[in-house]
Amino acid sequence: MNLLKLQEQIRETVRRSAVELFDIEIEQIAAEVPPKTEFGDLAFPAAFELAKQIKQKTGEKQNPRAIAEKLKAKLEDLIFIQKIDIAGPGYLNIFYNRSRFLAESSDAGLLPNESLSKSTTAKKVCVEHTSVNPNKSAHIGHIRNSVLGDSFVRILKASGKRVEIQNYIDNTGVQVADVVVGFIHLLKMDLADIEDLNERLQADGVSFDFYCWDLYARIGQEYQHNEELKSKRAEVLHLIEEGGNDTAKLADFVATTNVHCILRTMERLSIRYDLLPRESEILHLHFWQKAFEKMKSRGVIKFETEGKNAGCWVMPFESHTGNDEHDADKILVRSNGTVTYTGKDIAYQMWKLGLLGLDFNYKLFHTYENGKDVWITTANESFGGDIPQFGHCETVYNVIDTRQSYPQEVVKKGVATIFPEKGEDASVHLSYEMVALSSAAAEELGFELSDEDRKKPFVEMSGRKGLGVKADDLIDRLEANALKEVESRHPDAPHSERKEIATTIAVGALRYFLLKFTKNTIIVFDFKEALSFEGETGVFCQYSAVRANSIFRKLKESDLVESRQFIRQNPESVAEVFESEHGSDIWSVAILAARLEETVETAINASEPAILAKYSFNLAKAFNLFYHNHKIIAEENEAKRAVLIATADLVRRSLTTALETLGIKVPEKM
RNA sequence: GCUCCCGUAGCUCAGUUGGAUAGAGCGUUCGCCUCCUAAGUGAAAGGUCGCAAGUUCGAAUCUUGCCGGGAGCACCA
Repeated sequence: MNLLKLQEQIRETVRRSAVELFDIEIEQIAAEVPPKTEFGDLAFPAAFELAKQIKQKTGEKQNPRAIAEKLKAKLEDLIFIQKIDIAGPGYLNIFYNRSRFLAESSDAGLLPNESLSKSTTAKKVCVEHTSVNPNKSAHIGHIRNSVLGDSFVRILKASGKRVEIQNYIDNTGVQVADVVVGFIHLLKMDLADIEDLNERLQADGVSFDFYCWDLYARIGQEYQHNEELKSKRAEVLHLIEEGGNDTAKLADFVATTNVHCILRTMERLSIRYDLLPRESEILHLHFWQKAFEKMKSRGVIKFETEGKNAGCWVMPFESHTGNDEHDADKILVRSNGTVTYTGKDIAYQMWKLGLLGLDFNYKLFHTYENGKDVWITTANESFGGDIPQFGHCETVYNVIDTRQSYPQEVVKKGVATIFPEKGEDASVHLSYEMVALSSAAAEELGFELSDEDRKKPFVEMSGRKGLGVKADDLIDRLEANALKEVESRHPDAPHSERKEIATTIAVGALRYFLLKFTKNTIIVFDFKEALSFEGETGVFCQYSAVRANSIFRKLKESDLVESRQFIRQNPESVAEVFESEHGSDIWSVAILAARLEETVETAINASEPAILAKYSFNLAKAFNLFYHNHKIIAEENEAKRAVLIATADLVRRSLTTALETLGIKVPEKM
């Protein structure tokens, strides 16, 4: 019996009782976690709802407390309920049977559905995240996307969903073209020169994507006064899109090398992908033409013969009202016959949902250190052994920042218009706010701010300006800080171990930092805050888990087994412990640890990983208090010791799993 | 002009479907290591939940208006 099942059972009893006692059917029985342990473990405000409905139905005014009394009588027989209080104006506060609960949960799995995610036949959901333009290194804003997406994937898997992770590579877009213009026309380099450059950079320990970062910023500057250079951009872009020429080959090398760099950065943060679909294949395998045919045959797209959109194919949108300046219709094919990004995106979205009737070819791109393969699309024949089946997902989550809400809505509505049978629910835009820089952070990066900039609450990052905190730089700084701390604490540990601990801490700090904010909060990046290892941080959570684990390292292995056995066999003694002076404090930690599964569900329903991050922090905090107040190993009372051990074990398992679900590992020691 | 988001303690933020005395972290002040890791922990101070009206037994949460801040509304991606 886990908490979710127990809750459902109690809910069902309340629902049935409402029908039996008052002949009223309540569709949604609200249950809440009371704000304090004294108020019990589960609270129902159902009596308020019933009082309202009774009044509506019969005109008779009933006191919510009296209604609660009647419901209480019906619930008291349930075996897991110890007692029921009626509190305040009519709350039904349920107290679980603590000793029975502890006995059952002490060796139960915390996420019973997780194993379902490994099924190879179940329906699949797709999460697309990262999708950094492969023309420069990733910055902290990109990392927010990836960490959010990766954590959401982990949360989905924790609840038993089979998930495919895609990272879209826009290898034929203007951003890549800009860097290519830089290489060819500014630096006068050809492919062989760039390959040499890459080798030299590697020898010097400089990453290719860092080099491109600077080049991209330089191009941005050059464009402002060099019209001739700017005119090369369209030419280069055209050659890249067309393919099969030297410029396209050069661009492919630049993009692919950057993809490798970005994947390496992401792997530092335990972020990995299943598939890298590329824009070049969407073009060369004619995905758009196929989607275009479907749109035409289903009559959801029209050719404009007059007005300012004359010569364009547009998709009409009723939801957006047009005005003089802005049109309600979305152009998918330009008057020169080329397709817009949104058009390509609709075709790609159709493919993800298995609606296009065309497929990519695939080849193995890279095998991660943990043995996992990541595949990439190709226009040539597939190769590389057993190719998994990609796409054909029942739901697609696109992790994209909120600035792209409008094009995302077009994609979602577009696909739903073409395939009404699939509907809008199949496409979910997981939208989040941007990461901006505090003016202090921008200045720390060496950027001069105008007075106007300084007045603003934050400075927006810009790859084009080279203004941003590069992910690798930040991870490096976090690692260095962590390493210094680890070295002073564990001077005797081998260097490799200290290094590994520092890495784990740095990743935990960064991931938690990005996850503790809810999605629609703009993160104004500040170095001091991001580099902190104290207070509400990933490090705090890791530290609690480490301390919990260290208790079990010092206990005999048999202690845990014996404690569990004692708890099963002596419910009365256990109940006594919970009724003693600190009993409720111990209980509140144990019950919190048991709420992992329901927290995961809440996080999915709200598409909000921050809920799980907050939960981890609160659990860690509760454990610290517990740890501070109770000496576990030294406890002399057998029953109390067993309860303390079982509780500490429940917490460390729950906390470790919660953190793992956020992509945060717990080091051996720290 | 239209659409969306935000406004909660000095600062940065939580507050899940409307519920019990609005919570954290940082910062400030004063405490706690003979004891399982002090990256910890206790206490204090700090709030007209932007303003106003409405709905409700009940509003930080829902509705409307106003004020302030941000983003978007391309034949860019």
